[in-house]
Amino acid sequence: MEIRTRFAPSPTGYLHIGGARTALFNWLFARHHNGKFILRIEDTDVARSTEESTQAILDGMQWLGLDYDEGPYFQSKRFDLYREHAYKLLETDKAYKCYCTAEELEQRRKDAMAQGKTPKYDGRCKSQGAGARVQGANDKPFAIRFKVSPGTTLVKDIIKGNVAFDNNEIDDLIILRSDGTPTYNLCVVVDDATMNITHVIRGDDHLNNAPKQILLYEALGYPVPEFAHLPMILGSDKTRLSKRHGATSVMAYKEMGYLPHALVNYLARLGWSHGDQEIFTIEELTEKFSFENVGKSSGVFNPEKLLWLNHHYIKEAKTDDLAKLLEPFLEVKGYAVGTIHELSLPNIVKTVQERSKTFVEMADAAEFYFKENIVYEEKAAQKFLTPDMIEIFEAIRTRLENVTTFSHEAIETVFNGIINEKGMKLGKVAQPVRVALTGGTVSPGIFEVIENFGKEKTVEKLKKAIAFIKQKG
RNA sequence: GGUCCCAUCGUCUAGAGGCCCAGGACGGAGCCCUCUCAAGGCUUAAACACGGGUUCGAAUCCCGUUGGGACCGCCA
Repeated sequence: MEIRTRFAPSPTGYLHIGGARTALFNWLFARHHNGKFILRIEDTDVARSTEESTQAILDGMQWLGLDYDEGPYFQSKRFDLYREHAYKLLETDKAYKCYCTAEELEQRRKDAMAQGKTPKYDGRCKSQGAGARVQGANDKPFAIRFKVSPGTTLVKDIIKGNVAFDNNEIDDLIILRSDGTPTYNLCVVVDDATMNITHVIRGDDHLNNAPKQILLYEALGYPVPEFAHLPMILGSDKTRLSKRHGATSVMAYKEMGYLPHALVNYLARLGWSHGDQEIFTIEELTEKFSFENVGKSSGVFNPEKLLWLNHHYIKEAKTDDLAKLLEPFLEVKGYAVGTIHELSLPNIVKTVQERSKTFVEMADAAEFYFKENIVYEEKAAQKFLTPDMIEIFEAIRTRLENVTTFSHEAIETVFNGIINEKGMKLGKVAQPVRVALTGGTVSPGIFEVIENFGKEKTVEKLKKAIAFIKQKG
């Protein structure tokens, strides 16, 4: 039988970390089994669903590389189907009309809470006999409630094992609102059944919904799918991950300069493991993924480890690829790609990639290459741009000007010549030059910096530094 | 409050009764390398929540306690 999984977000916000991991696990499971992965937008709550959210979710999935084989399906376009199912349950006496208003229900819930009792629907509309009021063509507004019969319902969960629920604990749930729109539990069941979903993989915050849904499958005469309830992702304070724990939007990570694969790798390893392995390609992930190795306990989202992974993948990446990805981050800083043509971006990337954990950091680290007029950091200038350096800078400048092939080796030779003659340590020369060329005391290796700038720019910046020293004092 | 889930270093985890005075990774500390910052190398601190069983033997099985989480909507 073909494995079919689905990711079913509600479009009431962007794709967040938790949703992304649920999507990823669904995707991995489907890909591992050569099955199908389906995307379904659960927008039955017309009031809260937005098109922007749908688009944001689509963007997030695309960025992560979670491609789907079917969909996106929209529940809002399938209302007739849900209604048919609701009425079918009504006709077969597995559901009943409820004339209680939302206000009444709310009041009763409050009263129950006030008395310290568990809020629960009292079933009054069930007992008053459907027959009496079902007929009338001009019925008062009513919702349709599903009749939960006594007994126990067993959820056979791939991750959690067998979980038994006493049906007494389950309310007669509303499946069709008084305005005729269907509710979540009905829609999920109808969709998963009609879309032939074989494995329902979702967060374990849905575990409590599983028995209700199983009862619905049974009442509707549909086969019950397999369930796999994933443990939650928590914030650092071990509560449900939310905005106060930092960025939770997948696309925010794109903007912060993360590689999608770093996020995918991180998310996969949060809750799933394969021995001691930390680094996985997509191929390895799909090949090795299995629920056998998905843990039962919730996990804390650890931004530091994600950052480490991102750094890892940046270090491993090809400079050409990184250069392309870096461009937008340079543009944000005001360096239009067109204006930085004289320098080779891949060569620049090569010098900053191992010291950049994100593209934002990389853009910062590379910024000095593009600044027309560098401003020396005050402390750095004071310490390193001193009168005794004028002679050194002059020597470097003239010798550099005479170099025929402006290579790393040639530059190094120039420096070695000077420090040998003067009996200086390289550090004594390199730091002042670094300040002269980059404005600060932190940069890639000085020879690479000079090589990237090229003869002309290097000479120009040295001259500027000399002038600065002279003018200063 | 009720129902349900969960419990190994700060964090993610390995561990399917003896291989474990518990291994890896992130983060931390220290050292080495070094033109700065990184990167890299080496070293190091750090955990089986607690209490009872079962067993020759328990991180691993059972029960309880404690702690954490989720859900209890005409939201999804």
